[in-house]
Amino acid sequence: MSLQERKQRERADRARLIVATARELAEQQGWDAVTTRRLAERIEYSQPVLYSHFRGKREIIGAVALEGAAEMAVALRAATAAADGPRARVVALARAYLEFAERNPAVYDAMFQLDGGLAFAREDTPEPLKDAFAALLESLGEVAGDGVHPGLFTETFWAALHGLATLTRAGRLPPEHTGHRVELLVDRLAVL
Amino acid sequence: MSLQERKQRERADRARLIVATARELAEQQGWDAVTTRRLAERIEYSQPVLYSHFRGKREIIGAVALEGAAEMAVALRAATAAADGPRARVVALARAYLEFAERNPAVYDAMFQLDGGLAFAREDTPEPLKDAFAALLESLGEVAGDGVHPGLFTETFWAALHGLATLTRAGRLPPEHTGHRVELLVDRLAVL
DNA sequence: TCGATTGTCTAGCGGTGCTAGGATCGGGTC
DNA sequence: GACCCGATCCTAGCACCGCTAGACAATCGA
Repeated sequence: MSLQERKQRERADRARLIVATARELAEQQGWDAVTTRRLAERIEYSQPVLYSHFRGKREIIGAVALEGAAEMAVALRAATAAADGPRARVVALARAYLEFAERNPAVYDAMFQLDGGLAFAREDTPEPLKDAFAALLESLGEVAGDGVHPGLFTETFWAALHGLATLTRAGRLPPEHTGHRVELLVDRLAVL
Repeated sequence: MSLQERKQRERADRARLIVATARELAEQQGWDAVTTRRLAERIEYSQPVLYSHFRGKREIIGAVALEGAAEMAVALRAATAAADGPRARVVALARAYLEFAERNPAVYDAMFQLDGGLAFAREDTPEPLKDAFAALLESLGEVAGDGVHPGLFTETFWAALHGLATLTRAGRLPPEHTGHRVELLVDRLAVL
């Protein structure tokens, strides 16, 4: 059995290598540069090997998205844990979210801009995605205000952050006053 | 001279035909289906003709985006003009924005998601884009609140709407409670 | 009527995601 | 030790992409 286990382990290692390489390449040169040929060359296997692990490029993007969601959840919880009081927590959350988007643009795209074939906001949504939303909900639920559903408030706040993140990075919004926009968002949306 | 004028007019007509066809095809089957081959076939010319009008596919996307921006500005002003009072105006504006995004998803993508080679938030930004932002500013500036720069407030509000529009359409947000989210956004962000 | 200019097309380049089918290599069995 | 069989991997190729060089035809001015 040990032989089969070793082979399984090696296969899993190679799957992780593919995902890590795709992510690295995407962060370095953008997702357009992540072609199956280049990816295969970087992992030093031929193209068809990719398809023995993933159905296609979309599924590789999805795998990067899941990895990113798990990391984002950790980053958000770390940021809010270090903050005292509801307002400080929400500010820290918003800043951490935008910082994650800025520092990991390719991963952020995989999560929220590209088609990774993942289900969102449903029962069969993958756990890491649910958990990332839960991390938002933990800090935002407490400032939703009376009579406002915490989930709905979280969705709205998240959408606002997402809009800031994407429009800024796409050059649609000048980056200078991001801090002011975030403060405006927190002070107006959150009930403290 | 009349002959040259006729030729120029015919060229301009064909340019418009290309843009209109690209838009139509994108709305019908998505931007992925808008290939230069299919586009050329639909306008009943060969591919190189496209390149005598536009530098490439990106520039065609940009042309669709400009057309869309002009229409959006009209739609937003029409919606706000029919509303009485600041709150009703902002609600009407937000609804009109989201409705435009929902009814013209391909055009919306050309404007804000895809790369159309256009400059945003700069001096050399094309007039239709500036004007669409101005249409937002006209209704949002009056509810920015004391001490808050109208432009910055408009940017923030716009980002929130953009987040709602894109996340909802990409299936990241369930479409059921869009109305509630919009009201939450208006009631919290706008100073009435 | 002839040459030049303009307009358009055919054909092709290097790239893409993806896959069929053959080669190779290893372990298990006689 | 020889053989077979299954797993693993690669070569080669499909249809498509954006884009362009160069041939060809039509039209204009002289």
